[in-house]
Amino acid sequence: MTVAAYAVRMTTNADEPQPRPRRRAPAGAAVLREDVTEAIRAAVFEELAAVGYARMSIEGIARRAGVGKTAVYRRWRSKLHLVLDLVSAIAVQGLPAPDTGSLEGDLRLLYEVTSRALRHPVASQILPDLQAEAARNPDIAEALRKALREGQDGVAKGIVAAAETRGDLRPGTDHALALDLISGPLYWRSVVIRSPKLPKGYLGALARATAAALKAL
Amino acid sequence: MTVAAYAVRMTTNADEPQPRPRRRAPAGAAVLREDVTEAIRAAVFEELAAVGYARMSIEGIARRAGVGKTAVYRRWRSKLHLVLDLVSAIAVQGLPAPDTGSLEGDLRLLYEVTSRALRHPVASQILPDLQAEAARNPDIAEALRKALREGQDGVAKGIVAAAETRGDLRPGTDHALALDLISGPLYWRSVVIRSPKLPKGYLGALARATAAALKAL
DNA sequence: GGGCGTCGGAACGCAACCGTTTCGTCGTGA
DNA sequence: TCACGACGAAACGGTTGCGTTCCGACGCCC
Repeated sequence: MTVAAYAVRMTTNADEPQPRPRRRAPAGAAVLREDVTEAIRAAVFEELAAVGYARMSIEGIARRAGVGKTAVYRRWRSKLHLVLDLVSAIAVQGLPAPDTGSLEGDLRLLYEVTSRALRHPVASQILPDLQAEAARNPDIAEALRKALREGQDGVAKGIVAAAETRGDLRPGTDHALALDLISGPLYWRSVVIRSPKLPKGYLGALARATAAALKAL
Repeated sequence: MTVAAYAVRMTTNADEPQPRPRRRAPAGAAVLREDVTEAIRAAVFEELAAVGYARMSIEGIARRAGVGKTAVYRRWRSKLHLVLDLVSAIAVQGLPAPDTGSLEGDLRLLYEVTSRALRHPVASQILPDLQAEAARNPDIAEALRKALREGQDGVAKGIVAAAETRGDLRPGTDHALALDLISGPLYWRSVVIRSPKLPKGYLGALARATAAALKAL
């Protein structure tokens, strides 16, 4: 499941500080109930977006999920494990590599997907938060790095490689710099500047400019 | 005082969890003592880098600064006011606009300055943290936006304008997009990827590629 | 020279979480 | 049919920070 997918489901019940109506619904059996697990997962995303990793508490998660603390501790040993598990889960799903036949076309497609994911406030709230936390916690940093490598960065790498074999880029192109040029601007605009909406034609112009930059390497 | 300057001073005594030896040094007079104020300011930076805004506590700041909580509360009403004050103070000092006569040269100079500032771990730790917090707190967002406008973004804007009048860029250039192209990649590399060290020639190549991107707009 | 106000220190009551334990309930798989 | 174990709820003692209020010490400014 993608971040975006989580975000969509979340918008239905995010930001409810008060206790859920859910009343002691069904009780359990001798097996961890998947619906409870899922409720916790969703609650973590909501909580993460609402208060951030540092302020997030197990009690708060359980409260929001409408479950007992025990249900959480039965599954994860700590807040850290919980978040690492979620981030890793997101990292698993690889994005399909675009193949339009041209560098600019590939970039355009990548930007389309990326900007759609970043458009969800939840994603763009959680991302910088985990990113800041990563500066202090190597485990989070590693998980995030992995997620990035298998997502945005992986796709970008594929695009560069394809363009290189195609002859659109010089063979000696600095790949690391290329990835920075590709991923930087949209992240800056969406997450740092936090521009609410990208103007019409922005992604196209961005793709064109970036392609030009890469060819100048 | 710049972030970098703070960073330098900080490296001397950051990450000392234990109580300072400082023993009930001099007592005060009927005036706020500037050295105490400065000690608090420095402590806030250290604390911000060490634990982040969310986890930062007034008690922790006072402890680190070797002062009483009262000294802090006497100056600022809350953690938020304290941080806003600091961010604003940084925002005040404008960077000088580069003027090398060429777009690429100007960019190169800007990157030199920016990367030097971001090289300090303290700055690159504090930045994403405040940035994440800004997503939740409009006041912080505003302060950060202002600091950015008077810093990196302001300089970039000047560079674009100069290039435009010089004829290096087309008159109709999308300024917002131009700023994203200029600022995004280095931020991505330094703060998101957290690359410890930029390889030789990186900034030059980045400036060249970015200039090419801008000219393609 | 004296008073005002800051200094660090300590304590206040309050609140939130921590991680664990105990409890009665209850559904499911053997 | 029935025991196992997950369920929500509540409470445990401990820690941390909140924001405020005292306190005695001290020294700058009038």
